[in-house]
Amino acid sequence: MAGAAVILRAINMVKSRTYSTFAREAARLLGMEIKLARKQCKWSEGELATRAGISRYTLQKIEKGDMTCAIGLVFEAASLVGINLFEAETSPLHRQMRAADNKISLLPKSTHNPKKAIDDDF
Amino acid sequence: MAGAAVILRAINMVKSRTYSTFAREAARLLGMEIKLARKQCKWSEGELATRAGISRYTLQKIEKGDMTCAIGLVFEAASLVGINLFEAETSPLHRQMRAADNKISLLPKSTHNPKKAIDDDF
DNA sequence: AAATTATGACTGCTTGACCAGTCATAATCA
DNA sequence: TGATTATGACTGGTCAAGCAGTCATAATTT
Repeated sequence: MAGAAVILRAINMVKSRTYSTFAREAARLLGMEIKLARKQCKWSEGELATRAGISRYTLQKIEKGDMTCAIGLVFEAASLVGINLFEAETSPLHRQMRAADNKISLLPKSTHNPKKAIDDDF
Repeated sequence: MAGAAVILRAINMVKSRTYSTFAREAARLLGMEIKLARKQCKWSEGELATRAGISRYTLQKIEKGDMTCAIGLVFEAASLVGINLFEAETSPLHRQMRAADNKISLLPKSTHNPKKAIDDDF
């Protein structure tokens, strides 16, 4: 029943998940970037959607920065239009990863062991 | 019926979505980074999950790099442990965004205009 | 001008994501 | 040592993500 959902939403009776502005901004930025890169590829929404194996509807949500989209679909679309998120050496995430890798052996294996040094796996 | 799904999956009768290795790697890296940053915060899975307003089960999927997780939940968890994805000035995505914002008005509104000059930035 | 294409917005249906909860095991603390 | 805590893995139920499809409008092409 979509009708009930519409009514409930209209009178704010549904618990809508809250997100930090940071997370929301990140998704929005990523969506905008995908849309822009797609246009530079001179692909229509339908074309990129087909290549990504998703529906046009879902791609529209992705480009809008909708928080409910599956991360796999978002990253797949981003990858198809040539956006490199984390693979570049200059990517902050990658840098953090490498830096963290060096430090991880110094961290306690569990969260409530302040002193013992254990090499974490991964 | 989980049983039928198990059988179907066992004989490869279900269409499982395919992802590019790039997209998969990106999700896996992000998950690892979240897990690592969480440990640095000395938070248990349950603690971060509660803060993010998600279940422990979902957080486990996120940290594994599961492609089906909602991007909003992933970004929220990342934000809580202090991972800055795109906000940093040094982030490639952010740089591209700003450059793109300036030129978006110069781009053809639709994709099927072959001759109009498109400044390839980036 | 008309014809084609792209985009935005929506709708019902099906499938699976997410949740709450459990259990076993491992790790850490007292 | 035993008690506590963290993690990994799973399960049934619920509800919404994603899909296919439609329509109107805008943009582009001819």
